[in-house]
Amino acid sequence: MKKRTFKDNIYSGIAGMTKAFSSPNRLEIIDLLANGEKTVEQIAVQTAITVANASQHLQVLKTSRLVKSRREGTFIWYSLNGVNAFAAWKALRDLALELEPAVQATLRQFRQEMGSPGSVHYNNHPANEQILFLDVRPTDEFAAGHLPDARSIPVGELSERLTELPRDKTIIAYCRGPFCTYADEAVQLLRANGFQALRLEESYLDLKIDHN
Amino acid sequence: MKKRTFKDNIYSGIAGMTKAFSSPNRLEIIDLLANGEKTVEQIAVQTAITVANASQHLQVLKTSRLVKSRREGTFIWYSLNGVNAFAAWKALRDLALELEPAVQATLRQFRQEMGSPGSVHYNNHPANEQILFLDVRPTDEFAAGHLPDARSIPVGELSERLTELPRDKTIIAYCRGPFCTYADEAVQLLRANGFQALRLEESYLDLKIDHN
DNA sequence: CCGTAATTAAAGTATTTGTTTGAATAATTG
DNA sequence: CAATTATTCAAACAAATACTTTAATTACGG
Repeated sequence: MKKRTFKDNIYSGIAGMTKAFSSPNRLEIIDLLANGEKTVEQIAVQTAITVANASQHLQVLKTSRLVKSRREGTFIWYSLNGVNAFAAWKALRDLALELEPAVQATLRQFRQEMGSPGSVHYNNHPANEQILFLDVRPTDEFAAGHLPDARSIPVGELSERLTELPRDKTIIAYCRGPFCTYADEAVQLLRANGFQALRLEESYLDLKIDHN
Repeated sequence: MKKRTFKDNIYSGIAGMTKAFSSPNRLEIIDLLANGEKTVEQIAVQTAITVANASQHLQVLKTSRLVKSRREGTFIWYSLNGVNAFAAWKALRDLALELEPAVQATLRQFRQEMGSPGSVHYNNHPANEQILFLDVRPTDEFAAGHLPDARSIPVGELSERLTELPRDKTIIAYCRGPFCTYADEAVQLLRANGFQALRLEESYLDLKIDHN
């Protein structure tokens, strides 16, 4: 094999895999699946596309091996194929957050419109008994992995379950990642009800991959 | 801003940046620039494309902020724009090496045809005085950063400079990364001349990014 | 003003991409 | 086995891009 052929083959192969990452809908699906397996319809609902379209995108992701699937009855459950797939998504995400002004601006503006709740990074949160980590993702995602000592209340149930939460602690809510709005909604609701609440910048997955 | 608008904007923004990564030629340019700044003509020669074509790809990379440039006289020197750009490339590269059989097979086959020199990972190299790390990249890339205690002999000069190398040590050659052939060529040459020689799997950049 | 380095506009060619529609498949249930 | 549910798939459509080359142009230095 010639040196040039070798390089052409290698870089073409990687570029082929990279193409699976370069569609907005597919990125949203990857971001979603990182938090736990989902059926096609769940994916379609969450990303606001049709089931058929979601299925098409999932075939692309499956062909490039970024996701895998298993059948259970009439359902097919999709999930990310390994931690490296999440690592690549995270690298691209963080790169865009660093270098792409449009992405930065959109995030800043949205947070501001949500009332700019204020946020903490995990690495410098006050490590005492005055705080409570609240996981506001669906319970199955919590079950698939969560922060140590976090409590689980899905954002949809939060308004009816406020009595479960302590009023003498600062509640630090987290969800799927920087583009998930659940934590913002939770903090907004908690503050409206007199709680001390903040958003955690990192998701469980971000922390897991950093501190491996 | 509606939740859906927010997500659409965010994922579109990231996908836009990701598209810069999804061309074989651009990936090769990124891989090259990671090791140090280069002029347009150097890039064109190394990647075996025309200067005009290289320039076109560089504009794409510059627009998406993956590379930056500075002028020096009539030359324009391009380089990667920050360590996160390299981190994203590395993540995509490692993902393909893990999941894409075509990439794995091409690499395996090429190494085999080069005489399958044998290789070591940095993390389990014998840490004693019986080894010598040899950086076979161009001197300017060595100057931009290299392994501690590594010696620099560009692969093109190696055959004339064999007398500089000790015969009582195992020589561990490294270059730009897994798809760079310089180290393979160096090991081949060294072995043909009776030296003990191995290829280091990691590049300087891989080790630099891992260990902090 | 000439030479070198690089960019750019334009043109051409080819390919691809995302989505929808409607039919088909696959497993479960009654 | 028929009906139901979840999903896939083939086909088609409509845009949109992507890559490369050519030739003219800009930018700088001497």
